[in-house]
Amino acid sequence: MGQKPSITIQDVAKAAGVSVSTVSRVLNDKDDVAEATYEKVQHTIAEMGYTSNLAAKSLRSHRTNTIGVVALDLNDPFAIQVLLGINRAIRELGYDLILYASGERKKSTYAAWEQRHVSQINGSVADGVIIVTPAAVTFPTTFPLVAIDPHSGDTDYPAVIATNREGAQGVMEYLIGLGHQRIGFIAGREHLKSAQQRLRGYRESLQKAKIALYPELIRQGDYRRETGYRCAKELLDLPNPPTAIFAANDESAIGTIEAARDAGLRIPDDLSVVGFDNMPGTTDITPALTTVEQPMNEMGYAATEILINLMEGKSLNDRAHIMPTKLIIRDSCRAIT
Amino acid sequence: MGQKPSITIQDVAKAAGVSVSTVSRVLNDKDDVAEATYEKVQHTIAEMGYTSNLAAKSLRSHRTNTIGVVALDLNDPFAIQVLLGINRAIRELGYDLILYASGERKKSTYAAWEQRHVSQINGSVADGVIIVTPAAVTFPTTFPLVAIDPHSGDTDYPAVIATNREGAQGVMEYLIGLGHQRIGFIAGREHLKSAQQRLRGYRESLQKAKIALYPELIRQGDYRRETGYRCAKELLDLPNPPTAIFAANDESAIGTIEAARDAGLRIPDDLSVVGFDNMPGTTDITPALTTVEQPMNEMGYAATEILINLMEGKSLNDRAHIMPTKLIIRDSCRAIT
DNA sequence: CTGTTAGCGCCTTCAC
DNA sequence: GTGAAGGCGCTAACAG
Repeated sequence: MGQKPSITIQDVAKAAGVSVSTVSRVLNDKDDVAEATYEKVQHTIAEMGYTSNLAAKSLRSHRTNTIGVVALDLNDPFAIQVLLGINRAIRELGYDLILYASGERKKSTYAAWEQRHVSQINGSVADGVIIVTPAAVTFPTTFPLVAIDPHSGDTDYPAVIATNREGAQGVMEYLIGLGHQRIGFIAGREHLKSAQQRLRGYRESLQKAKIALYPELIRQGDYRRETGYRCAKELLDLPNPPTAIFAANDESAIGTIEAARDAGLRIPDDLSVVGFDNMPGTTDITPALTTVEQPMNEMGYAATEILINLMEGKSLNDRAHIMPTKLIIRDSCRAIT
Repeated sequence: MGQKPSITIQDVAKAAGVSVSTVSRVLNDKDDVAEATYEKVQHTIAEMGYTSNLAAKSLRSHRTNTIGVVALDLNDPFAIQVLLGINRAIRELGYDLILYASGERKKSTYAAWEQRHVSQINGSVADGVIIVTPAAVTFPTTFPLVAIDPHSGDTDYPAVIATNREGAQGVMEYLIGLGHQRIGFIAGREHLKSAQQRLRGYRESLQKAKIALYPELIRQGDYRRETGYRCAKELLDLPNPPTAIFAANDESAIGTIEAARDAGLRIPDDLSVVGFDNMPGTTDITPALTTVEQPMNEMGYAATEILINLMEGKSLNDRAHIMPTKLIIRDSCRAIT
């Protein structure tokens, strides 16, 4: 690491002929600095191209003005969308954003990785963290933390989540209204509350419509496209395949469409498909995907707001912040004739 | 910020009945620690749920084992793809990733924002940084830095870039071979080398084919979809509109397709469209987009490798790392009859 | 093998 | 209004 030592506050002080404390004062916009000194220091700072050392600063001041985000897998479009919402929020609210990713490969160590990073970030380079679709149930930190699309179970952090169950029910009513009786379901990441609630919506709607639930029509996916493909294939290979497939998210739905295509089926003529999330791009695919809109961007935004409130010591009304979903009907479904 | 003070290395030391240096040793896996002490310390660490303070650590050790990425606008799919490549690299090479984004709104301050963050990150929370499509020409840092898709002009940092000119030429030869003579061009972000090289390829191919270059057929875009839409609209409103439009990237091409559709034109029957980048999703749109593949993921990977070499003090062979492009012919073009 | 001693760069009382 | 001194949590010599 043979870099030239970067220039410090000391160098600036010397060059400006003042003490480090004075430089620090102008750096932090303290009021009790003489106009003239302020100008002079400001000038030398610019001249020398000085920027303060983030590490030293936060070590001392215990405040960084940046919020952390930990997202295990950036490969996930959901995470990306949420990130864009967070990005929008910090911009408006005057914070910086620091994202940690490391893409642990082994599923078994996901939770440990998350925990390590959350506590590492907190109190050092960020004042609080947002964690996207966490694998861990609990986090060893005394700092503000909010989850987006949380883990199921008895978590101890506030969370932002959509009305997944209701969204799924909307889909099922629509499909059933179209005359479908054999409806396949590709479930999402097993331990996420969202996935469980969507499955629950599927089940309850079936029951409500007095349609028998066939376990073989439910496949365990994980929100990823490849898995969606595999699950759909299994479903379509069934002796008595479904006439419609409800995939727990758009990625899985796209995998489903690919599988159907590879099996020589036309959509929606031979098979109806519904997704969940309303990812950008789902309009562009052929046929345009019927799906459930989940306000991912807004979820990121809301989480940021909540986190900032927490950081400022305010307490929140509810542990869970619920965001609405909405059925978006496009061209991937068709009535049974 | 009324958090409980987080537990420090001192607390651990006291609890384990050793000195802080010993704790530090086991933390950093130094070899000269007695088996028994190691165990004991490790145990109390786990028990107390201690994690080291990142800021303090890097302040002292001048080494963070993480690489920084600054990307101004996460809204850019190119940046996202690159990020995925970087993510893959750090995973394999054993580094962590820290992304800075802040989405400055005013174009005029882009460069300043980038510069501020680059120098703030470097030497404090990261050992080097990758900057994606920089707006700044120069950076005030003595730390390793590499750019992806750099700014044009006399930059002083190493860069990873694709064969943009050749890629554009490939498109033009294809289009001309199809019989097109009036070919519109929607240019990319003005100051990026990539944009300039693509434009250059467009020009040179025209010249080589002895086709006159009409300035009104060239529009200044900026790689964004909305701008692509607007430019395409202008092109199509021309008294003598082009029969084909070559957009400098896929986003612009999608904007173009939307504009054509809104103008009641069918693609490829009434208008041929070509993009650049081969973004995921361009297969799914209708018609599937003919485009140029740019190995974005690999570019991110390569930049990471280069950066790590730099961090380890190795010198590189070339300032520019060139990545190949490849024409991908799909369904958005048609021969003139 | 382990403890003691210096700081890393910065901010913050406290004097002047 | 400004400087001097102490310490944030940690690592890296240096002794023992």
